[in-house]
Amino acid sequence: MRIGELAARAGTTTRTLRYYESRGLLPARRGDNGHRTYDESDLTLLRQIRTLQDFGFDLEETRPFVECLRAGHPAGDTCPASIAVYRRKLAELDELIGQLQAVRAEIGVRLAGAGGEPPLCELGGQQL
Amino acid sequence: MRIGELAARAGTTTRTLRYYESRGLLPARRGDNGHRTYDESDLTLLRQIRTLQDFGFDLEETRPFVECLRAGHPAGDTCPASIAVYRRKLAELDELIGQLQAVRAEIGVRLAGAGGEPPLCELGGQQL
DNA sequence: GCTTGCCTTGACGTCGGCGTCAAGGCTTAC
DNA sequence: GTAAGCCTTGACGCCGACGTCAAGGCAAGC
Repeated sequence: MRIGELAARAGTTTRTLRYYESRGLLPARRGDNGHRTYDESDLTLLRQIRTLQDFGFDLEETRPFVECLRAGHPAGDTCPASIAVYRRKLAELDELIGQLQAVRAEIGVRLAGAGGEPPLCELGGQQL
Repeated sequence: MRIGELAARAGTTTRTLRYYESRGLLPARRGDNGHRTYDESDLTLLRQIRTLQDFGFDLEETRPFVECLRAGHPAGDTCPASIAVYRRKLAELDELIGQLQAVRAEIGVRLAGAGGEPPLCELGGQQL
C-alpha cells in the first residue's frame, strides 16, 4: 500500500502522513523506487492516532499509544504510559471544563445585567 | 501618559499596546516627539479588552465592546453588537463544553476498560 | 512518444497574539 | 559630555499541525 491509498483509507492526506513520519510517529518502509510502503498494521496505528487527535490529544500524546500497539498489544491504551496519558488528559479536561463553565456563568451574569433578555428563565439557571 | 506607563498600569506590555494599535483597536494620539500619548479613558478601554481576553474572546470579538465605550456608554457591554457577541460566545461555550464533556466521558470509559483503577467509584459517575 | 497520475524532497504560508532583537532618537540626571 | 532610560519603526521568531506550491522522477496506458 502506498501513501495515497493509506491516506484515503484513513480519511486523511499524504501531507499528514509525511508529517507524522517526520515526527518519528509513523515511519514507513521504502520500495525500490523510493516510494513509501505501508501495510494493514500501519492503518491500525494511523487510526489510533486520528482517534486520539479527534479527542484533542496533541501528537506527542499519541506516541505512547502508537508504541503500545507497535509492541504487539491488541489495543494501544493497555500500556502504563498510555494510561498515564489518559489520566493526565482527564485532569486537564476537568480543569478546562471547570474554567469554561466559570466563564460561561460570568458571561451569563453580564448578559443579564446588560439588558439582554434572559434565555429561558431569570432564576439564575445557567448550568441547565 | 506614555505607552510604558499605560502598559504597567494595565499589567501588560508595550508590545501588546502597539499590537492593539496596529489592529486598529486602541489608536493613540502622538506628542510632539512622536511618542504615543494616552489618557485615563484609554486605560478603561484597555481594561475592557484584557478582561474579555481573559474570558477567551479573541481580539476581534472585543472590538464592539471597545467601540461601545468609545461611543460614550458607561459600560462596553450595553450596546447591541456587544450583546450579540455575548450571545454568540455563550452558544460557543455551551457547544465546546458539551464536546469536552463527551470526550471526558469517552476517555473515562476507555480508561476503565484499559485496566486503570476507577478514580472514586465504578458506578459511572463521570460528571461529578 | 506522450500524457496522466502517482510519487519524491524542500521550502514557504497559515493562524493569533504577541516576544524579542536591531538600530536609532530624545530627554533627563549627573 | 555622556550614560540611563524612555521612546520609535521594522522585522523576524514562536507554537502546532499541517496546506500549498515548486521542480522533478517513475510507471502505465494510449
